[in-house]
Amino acid sequence: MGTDHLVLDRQLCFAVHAASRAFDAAYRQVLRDLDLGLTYPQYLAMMVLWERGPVTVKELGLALRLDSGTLSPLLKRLEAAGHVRRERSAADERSVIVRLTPAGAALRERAQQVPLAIGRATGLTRDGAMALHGMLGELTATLDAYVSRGGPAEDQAGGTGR
Amino acid sequence: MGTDHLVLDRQLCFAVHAASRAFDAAYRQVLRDLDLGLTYPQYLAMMVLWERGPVTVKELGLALRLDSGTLSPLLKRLEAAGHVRRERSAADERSVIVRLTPAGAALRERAQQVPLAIGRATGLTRDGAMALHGMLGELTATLDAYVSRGGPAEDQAGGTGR
DNA sequence: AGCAGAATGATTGTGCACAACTGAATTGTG
DNA sequence: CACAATTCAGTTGTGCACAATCATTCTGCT
Repeated sequence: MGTDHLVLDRQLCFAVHAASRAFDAAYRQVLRDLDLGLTYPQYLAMMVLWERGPVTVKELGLALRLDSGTLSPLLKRLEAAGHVRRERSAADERSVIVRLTPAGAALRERAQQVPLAIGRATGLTRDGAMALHGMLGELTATLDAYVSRGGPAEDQAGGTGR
Repeated sequence: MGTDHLVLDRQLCFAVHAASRAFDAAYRQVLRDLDLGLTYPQYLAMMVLWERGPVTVKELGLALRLDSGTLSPLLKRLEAAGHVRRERSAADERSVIVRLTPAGAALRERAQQVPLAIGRATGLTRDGAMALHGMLGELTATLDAYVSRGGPAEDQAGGTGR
């Protein structure tokens, strides 16, 4: 029966949604306890900066899968908090380069404790985390393909999609 | 080195975050194609109403793990769209009962196609979906426990937590 | 050189989500 | 019965996320 599918579906979409919000809440808690003054998405952005050094907004958006409408205000808040500076690239005036301030770079040390705390909060083993990560990565890629295709696969139409 | 943990962690938290947004995008796409006039969270709320019938805001919040600050405006939009009605309970004037309008109930039929489309978009088998659902459910429960405890487990302190 | 088109980031508008607080109604306790 | 504590929904403020649109800058083409 179709009803059966409907219930299973609710459970699956809902499980991802709920897990994401539970993760957000856990990060909020940990970030608050460590008093880093960062929200979860801000922490993600800072992590890219810690790992890669200065990046453009475009690169940051690609890394985090976020567009400028989300990143612009987020980066302004990080700048207002003194964690980053933003400046137009001299080479290409369209680009804005985001770089850590000394204060922002210094934050990295305290942030080292975040992964450990989160690891405990998840209760997952390293293998469990990797298995879950793998499944989620595949799922995300498949869903992204569906969306960028604009709908179901229609057999093998052209190949170009879009 | 700790750096190793940091990278793994980024991948895990990020994978959940990205999967959730990819799921959202897929639902947006499907709901738009079917022209249901619902957002993804609104669809979740409607699904509870289709399955359970009239519920209070409180019950809806428990089912969806959302608080009144999220549900109140969401339900107002559903009411403005003609999908639900809201009325104070006669038995307990504090409670608001949410019930489907005939139009909202009628929407269920077209919504039957949503799970099928999403099922195709995920590319998961029934077993794969169930396995993922199981892992996410456990993860969510563990994270929730961590947050409601207010921090790490501190060995076995009292038992009351909080 | 000059112009059409693309790339980049910002802005605006809508909606979701949570924290903190408010106000009304109910329940518990003395 | 009276009063404190609790429950429930709503409101306000902050922040994330995406769609659509815009201005500026760069690039390709003639």
